[in-house]
Amino acid sequence: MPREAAKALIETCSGPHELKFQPPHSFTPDPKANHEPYLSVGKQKVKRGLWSPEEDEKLIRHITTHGHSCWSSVPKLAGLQRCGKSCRLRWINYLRPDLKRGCFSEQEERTIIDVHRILGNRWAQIAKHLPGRTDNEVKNFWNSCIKKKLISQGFDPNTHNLLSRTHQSNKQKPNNYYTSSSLFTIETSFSSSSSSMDMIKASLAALSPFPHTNSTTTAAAATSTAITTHQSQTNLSRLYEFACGNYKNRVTNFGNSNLVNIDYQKQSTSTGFGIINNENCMWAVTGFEPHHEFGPSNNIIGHEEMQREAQVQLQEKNCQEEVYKVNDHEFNNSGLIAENVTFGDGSSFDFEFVDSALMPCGIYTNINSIDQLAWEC
DNA sequence: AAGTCTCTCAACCGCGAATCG
DNA sequence: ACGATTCGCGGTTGAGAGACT
Repeated sequence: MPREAAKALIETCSGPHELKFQPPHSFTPDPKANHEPYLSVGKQKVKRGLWSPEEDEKLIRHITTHGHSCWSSVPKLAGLQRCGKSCRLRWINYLRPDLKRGCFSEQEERTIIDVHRILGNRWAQIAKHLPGRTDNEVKNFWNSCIKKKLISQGFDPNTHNLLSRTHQSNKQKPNNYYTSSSLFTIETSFSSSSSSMDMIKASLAALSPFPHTNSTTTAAAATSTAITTHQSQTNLSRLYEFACGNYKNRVTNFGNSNLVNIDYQKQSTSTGFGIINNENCMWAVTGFEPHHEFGPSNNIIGHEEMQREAQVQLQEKNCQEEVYKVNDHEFNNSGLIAENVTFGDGSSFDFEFVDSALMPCGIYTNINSIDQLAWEC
């Protein structure tokens, strides 16, 4: 394996030692392949196509001893007839010693799906949550495996929503499913002090994209840090840390009553906490757990039913300015639209485009079959 | 056995962002 | 401020292997 070879090489390359590099793979040039293996760029001919072990060796030797301060100069310095771009790609995607090869684990697959639901096709960002994996690898795995798996389960791999009946081509479609894009929406934006941001980050980590079968595990504790995490959130924590960074992001999957629970009351400068959903407005009024309110115990009720109930509730409360208490936190129903929370340093957290990412149900990730989904009424 | 199809994945391409002079 | 260069990313391609007919 090139990676192992690279590791071995690096181990032996602490100085200008004799290179003990073994050709990482059997390379037997196919006379039929690469009919035009060279591309003229200016006066120089640049080789294209698959890399030979000799080229790998040259590149590894060069980078491990000199680094790659400038990729465009690497080919010349390394004695390769390649463009810098090709060298960079080869190193990053194949020769880097810290790469992990082999099949993706279930956990990795889960992480990819979860992060993809939030970030979309940002393969480089997704790969950052998978140590030793490259964006190219993740992208290929998505296109070749996960995508098909989701489709076969009746989910749109782009939106992560359930496909409409007409789009589902086989009998694997779930018995009860929704075509709606989401049950809930949060359109809250925050600006916060760093300590508040820490809480937000930590609270976001408590958001589980997974379906839960035990509803009692979902309510976040209203502690000062206000976090209840919920099964294997390590990666999500990282993800939401990222979400609190420079990118606009999405927060998903509140439909299963996994909560954001942030005790802003501890912040002297806080002015409120807005949770909204543009259709049902249910969290704010039902303690975040709609199926407790409307459905049989431990059952999640259908979307349409929820909507009906929500509309009734909304009508009842429409003209009121009430304050609701949830887990020791107060909400008001005027917060059905975006509500800004302002903290000291003016930093901000952007939930802008959460809507499309909000899943009606945690799906396909930590479940063995579609039957495990708690959609049945 | 041979031809065709499908799938995987390494590599390329083009574009936008960042950096440099 | 601006153009050139470099970098990084996502989409796409195509070779090769295996499955299927």
